[in-house]
Amino acid sequence: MARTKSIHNRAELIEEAAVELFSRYGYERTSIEDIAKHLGIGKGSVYLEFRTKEEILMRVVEKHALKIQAMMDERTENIKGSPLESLKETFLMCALMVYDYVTRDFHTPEALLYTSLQFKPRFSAFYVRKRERVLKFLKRAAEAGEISPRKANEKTAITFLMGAASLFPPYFNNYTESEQRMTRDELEQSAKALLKILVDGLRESNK
Amino acid sequence: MARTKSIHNRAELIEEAAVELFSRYGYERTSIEDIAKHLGIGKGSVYLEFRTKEEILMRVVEKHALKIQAMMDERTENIKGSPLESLKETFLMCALMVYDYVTRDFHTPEALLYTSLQFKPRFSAFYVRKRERVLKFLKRAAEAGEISPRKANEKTAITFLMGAASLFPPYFNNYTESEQRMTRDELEQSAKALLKILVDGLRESNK
DNA sequence: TTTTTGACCAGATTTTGTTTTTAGTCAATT
DNA sequence: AATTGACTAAAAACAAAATCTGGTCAAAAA
Repeated sequence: MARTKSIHNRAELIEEAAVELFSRYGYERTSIEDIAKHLGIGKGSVYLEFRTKEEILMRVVEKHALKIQAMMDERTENIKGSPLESLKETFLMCALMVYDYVTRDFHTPEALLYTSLQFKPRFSAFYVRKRERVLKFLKRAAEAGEISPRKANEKTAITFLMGAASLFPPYFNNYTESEQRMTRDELEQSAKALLKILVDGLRESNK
Repeated sequence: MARTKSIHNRAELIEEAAVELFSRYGYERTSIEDIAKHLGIGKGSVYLEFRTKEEILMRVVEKHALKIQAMMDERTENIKGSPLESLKETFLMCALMVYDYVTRDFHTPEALLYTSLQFKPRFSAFYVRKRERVLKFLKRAAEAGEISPRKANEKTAITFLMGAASLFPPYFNNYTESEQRMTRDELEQSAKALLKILVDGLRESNK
C-alpha cells in the first residue's frame, strides 16, 4: 500500500528548528543530526527537503532579508510627505531592526549576512535588492522635485549606502570613546545624525 | 676604560629595519633576531632601545599616523578658499594615501591600524587625533560662515567620520557588482561622490 | 510502491602529544 | 659602560590519532 507523506510542512519545521539552533549554538556547531533530533525525525528526511546544510542557512537568511525588504517596500509604496524624509526614517528603522536581530544573539544566522566575508558573495542579491529600494526612493524624490532627476541613479544609491554602512554590522565604532559595542541608544543617535547629513547632502547636491 | 656608544641612531635604524621586514614578511613572522641580524647587531641590543616587540610595532604605526596627520595639519593651517571644500579634498587625499600604504603590501604594519580588531584599542589615540583635525575644519567652516557655529562640535565630527568610514580599510564593497577588492580608481570615484554628499549635507544642515 | 530511516563512508575537524621557535633576560665579554 | 648571545619559559608549529559530520543509499516501514 502506498504510504502518504506524514508531515506536510516539514521544510518549514526544519527552517524553524534551524533558526532556533543556529541562533543558540551557531551555524558551524549545529549539525544536521541535531536539527533532525530536535524535530524527532530521521537525518535522511532533512535531505528530502534541502540539498545541503548551506541551503538551509541561505533559506533562513533569505527569510530575514525578506522581512526587512517587506518593511522597505511597504514604506516605499506609502510615502506621505517628503520621499527624502521617508528614506531617512526607513533607514533608521532598518538599522534598528538589524541591530535587534543581531544583538538578540550574536550567533543569529542573520548576523552572517553582515559580518561573514566567507558568505558575502552569496548574499549579493540581497544587497542589490536593497540598492534598488534606495533607487526607488531617489526616483520618488526626483518626481517630487526634491533632487535633480539626473541624481536619481544607481551610482547615487550606492554612494548613499556606502555613507550609511557604519550603521550596520560589523559595528566599527572607532571614533567614540566607548570601548565596548554600541548600545541601541547610541546607534539611534548616530543614525539620526548621519542620515540627516546624508539626506541633506542629497538635497543640496541638487543645486 | 669606559666604552662609548657605538651607534647613535640605533633606535631609528631598528625602526627602519622593522618597517622593511614587517612589510615583507608580516609582524608575526618577523622575529626580533631577524631584525638584529638584518642590522648586524646582537639581539640584546634591540632590547636596549625597545622594551618589547609590540613597542616597535607601535612606533612604526605611530610614524605612519604622524605622516598622515602632518598632511592634515598642513592643510588645516593653509586653508585658501572654503574650509568645507578643503575638508573634502583633504579626506580624498587621506583615503588615497592610506590605500596606497595598505595595498603596496598587505603585510604593511599600517594596515593593522585599520584592520586589526586586536590592536584597535591601542590605536584609539590616533582616531581621537583624526577627529580633532575634522573638528578644526568644522570650526574654520563656522568662522567662514559655511556652517552654523553650534554644528562645529565633536559630535558632528564623529558623524562625518562615520559617514566616511567606508573609504578606509577594511574595504567592504557590498553594493557594487565587482567581486574583488576596490581599485584605486574606484575608490577615488566613490570618495569624491561620498565626500560631496557629506560636505553638502554639513552645509545644508546649517539652515 | 512511496516515504522514511539510520548505518555507513570519506573528508574535515578536533584533540593530543611532541618538537620547534621565539620574546625577553642576564651573566659573561668586549 | 656598552654589547652580546646562550639560556628559559611560554607560545607556536607540527604530526598523529581520534572524533565528528555532511551527505548517500540500501533496507525498513507504511
